[in-house]
Amino acid sequence: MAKPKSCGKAPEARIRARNEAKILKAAVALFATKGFDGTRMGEVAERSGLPRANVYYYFPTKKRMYNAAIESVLDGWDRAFEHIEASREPRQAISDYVVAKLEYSRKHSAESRFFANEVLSGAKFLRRHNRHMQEVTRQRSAVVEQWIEKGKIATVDPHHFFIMLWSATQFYADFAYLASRVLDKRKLTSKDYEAAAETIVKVVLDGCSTGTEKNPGMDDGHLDCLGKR
Amino acid sequence: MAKPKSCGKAPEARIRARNEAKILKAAVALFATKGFDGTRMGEVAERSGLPRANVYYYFPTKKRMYNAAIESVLDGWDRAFEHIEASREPRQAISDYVVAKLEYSRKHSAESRFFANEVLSGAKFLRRHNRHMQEVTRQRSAVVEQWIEKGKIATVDPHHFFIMLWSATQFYADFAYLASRVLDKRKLTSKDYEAAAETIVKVVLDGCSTGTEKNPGMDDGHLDCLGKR
DNA sequence: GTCTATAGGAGGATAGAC
DNA sequence: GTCTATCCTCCTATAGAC
Repeated sequence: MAKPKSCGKAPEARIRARNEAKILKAAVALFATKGFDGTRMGEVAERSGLPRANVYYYFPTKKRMYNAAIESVLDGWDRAFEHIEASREPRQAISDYVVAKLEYSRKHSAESRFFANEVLSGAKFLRRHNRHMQEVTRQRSAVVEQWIEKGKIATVDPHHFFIMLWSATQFYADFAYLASRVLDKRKLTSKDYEAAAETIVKVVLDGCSTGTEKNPGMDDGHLDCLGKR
Repeated sequence: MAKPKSCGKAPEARIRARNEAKILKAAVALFATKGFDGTRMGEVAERSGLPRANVYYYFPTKKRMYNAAIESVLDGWDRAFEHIEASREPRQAISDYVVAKLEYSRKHSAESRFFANEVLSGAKFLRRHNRHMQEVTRQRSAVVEQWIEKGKIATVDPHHFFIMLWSATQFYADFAYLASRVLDKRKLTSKDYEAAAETIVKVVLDGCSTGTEKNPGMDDGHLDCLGKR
């Protein structure tokens, strides 16, 4: 998001970087709601404020544009998983993960939905990153497995447990319309996201507790970082 | 699914019903992966085995076809919620719901993904059924509220709790590709769906238990109905 | 009800002036 | 780097014969 200021590069490079960013931002938003086939290059041009031919100058084909968009999103994606580390206490790590992912869903809703649409559409472009995806998810569920072995959380299937965390948080970005129907509001507020985090964390933590460490109210307070902006 | 056999209607009506069903089935599958704008009437025709002009005979415009597809899916959709009834014991009702919804995700993957794509794309067509959606979700979370009041389950936000159930089960249809990456399999088997149901039910039930009724192993056995086909 | 032919218009992509 | 003009394919939708 932070613009790359003049950093010793030639001025043309700055223009290029700025325009490419504009285009990719528009592209992500459109691909998110209309998918690859449904998105028109003309729409991308209009939304990014650049003439059509100029868009083609930076991205010669729609496929290249889509791939560039995928890669620009994948980076931020990985970061959302970083909270799951074996060295941390599971309760805190899981709770932080939920909060961070909900925050991502909210602030980067377009990226989230773009990713969802790509997977829903068969993940034809994402397949290129197969190895990468597998590595990331494998590492994280390995962490959950370690927690179970050490008796820090109850015995649950780490993969499906992980999927529960992922899907619950993802929901608020992908199915924002449904969420607003369920909550009977026109638009979700920070309060709603806090309540979501609280409920998910409570249910999941109690649901995987070993019974020896009932939490003494740590579910409150540390969720406040949500919605402070 | 069951073909409407000769039921006193004129033979033309039977042809119509059969062809419309063929078309809608193809349409749902295509709309699910490519969305409204991304789907071509020609593709629908090809996939349904009928000539293009014939498709236009039954559905004069793409919009009408899309609306018909939405409505054909909504019926089966409502049924998936029926397990949540106040009169039933929460543990059994919730567990049945998870199993039923996972089964639906598996057997009616295209319908599930079509619905998801429509919501992800902004729910422009679904908005027509706003009132209906609201009524269904309101009723179901009211049931959860009653359980809480009666002290049958712990105090959780019923809406977000409901969303957790919904999103976890929905994941296996919408993000089948991701699920197979996480589980490191090329295709999910009935075993995987059973494990998913078991994990979701365990985590959610323990996560919303009041502490006075730890379950005596009822999580096993009754999940067997999954994958028997 | 079924099918051929085609109008009419978008959309992806390119050539080449500035 | 920027922009105009344009090619050509493919798509929605319709007219009308069978």
